[in-house]
Amino acid sequence: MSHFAPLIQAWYRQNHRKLPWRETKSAYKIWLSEVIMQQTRVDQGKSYYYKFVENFPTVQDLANADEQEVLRLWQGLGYYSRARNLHTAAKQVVNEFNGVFPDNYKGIKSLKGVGDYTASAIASFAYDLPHAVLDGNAFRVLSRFFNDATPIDTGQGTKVFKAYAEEVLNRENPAEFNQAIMEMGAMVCKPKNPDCENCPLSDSCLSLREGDPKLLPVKSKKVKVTTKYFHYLIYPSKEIQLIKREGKGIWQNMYEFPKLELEERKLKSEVNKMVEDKFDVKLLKKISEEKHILTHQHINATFWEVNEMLHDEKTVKVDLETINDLPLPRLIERFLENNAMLFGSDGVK
DNA sequence: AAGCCGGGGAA
DNA sequence: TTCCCAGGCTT
Repeated sequence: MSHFAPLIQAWYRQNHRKLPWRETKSAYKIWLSEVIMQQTRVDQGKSYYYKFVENFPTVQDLANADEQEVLRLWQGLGYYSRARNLHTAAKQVVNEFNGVFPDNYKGIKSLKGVGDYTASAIASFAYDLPHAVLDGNAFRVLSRFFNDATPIDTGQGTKVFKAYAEEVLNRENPAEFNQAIMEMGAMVCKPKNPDCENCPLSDSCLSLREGDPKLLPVKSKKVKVTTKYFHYLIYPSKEIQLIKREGKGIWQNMYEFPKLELEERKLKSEVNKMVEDKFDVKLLKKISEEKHILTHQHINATFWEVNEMLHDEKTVKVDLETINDLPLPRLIERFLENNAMLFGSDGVK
């Protein structure tokens, strides 16, 4: 096992994908890429990396932007707290670090939205500091290599696997080592069908010898999924009424149609009664119904045409042009794509 | 420690 | 369907 690092690094030099953020030593750009890639596949995040580097060439540019502009660029990527925290962190760099991106682990990790993984990644990739990354890939590679069934989503798991990671880390070249363990996990030591025949560690992998790689890593928690029923209210007009989501839940600070949110499915007559009580408008007809599936929420969305504009003072009215400046959940973005005719001149369909 | 937060691709 | 992706914050 003392050959862990040289084996995966030799493999990495021969087999790695060419990715834009691997071509730079800019801590700022590496930070952007790492936050964008949190819980996100490379194919999904790559175009967002290009967009952010293009729109915000420097951390000052990002700090000076409006949060709404940042969220709009993030639209469709999900986990929007990452975008809000990214913006906060840029302002931290400007205000607390004199506009210079911090160059040590502690300073990096003090930035909003930067945890142990991201701080270790930036410290090693940008500054060649010896911090081992522990992401989903590293958890998988290490749990299999050491044949360790400690649940990774517990305090004990974090402790155990961080120790493994630090043990095998190549302190002479932490940057390449960290890239290598993650790339190996993504390309070879895959979740479902690990390609053990082509694995550089197959000779010394304990789970391959004594156990079953496919059974690792172990997770203890189960995802709890809740179902919700959203009833969106739409008055066809070239003035589109939207509301900014505030408070806690999902899509914070993003825009959607005014809506009634219910815990269970209701008949139209019941929905209509509640809508009349709350908004003082009537449901005319159902425009469409969509299922929006998220990791922890199944949203049943019904889009209703109503008989008049809502009187709610918290709504904003925008046309089809300016709506392009507002951050929208994918559910709303998709509805607008399919129903733009509702909001043409005079609301003519 | 447990709960919460998106969206999409792969098997 | 189920799993998981270059995780982190709040409670």
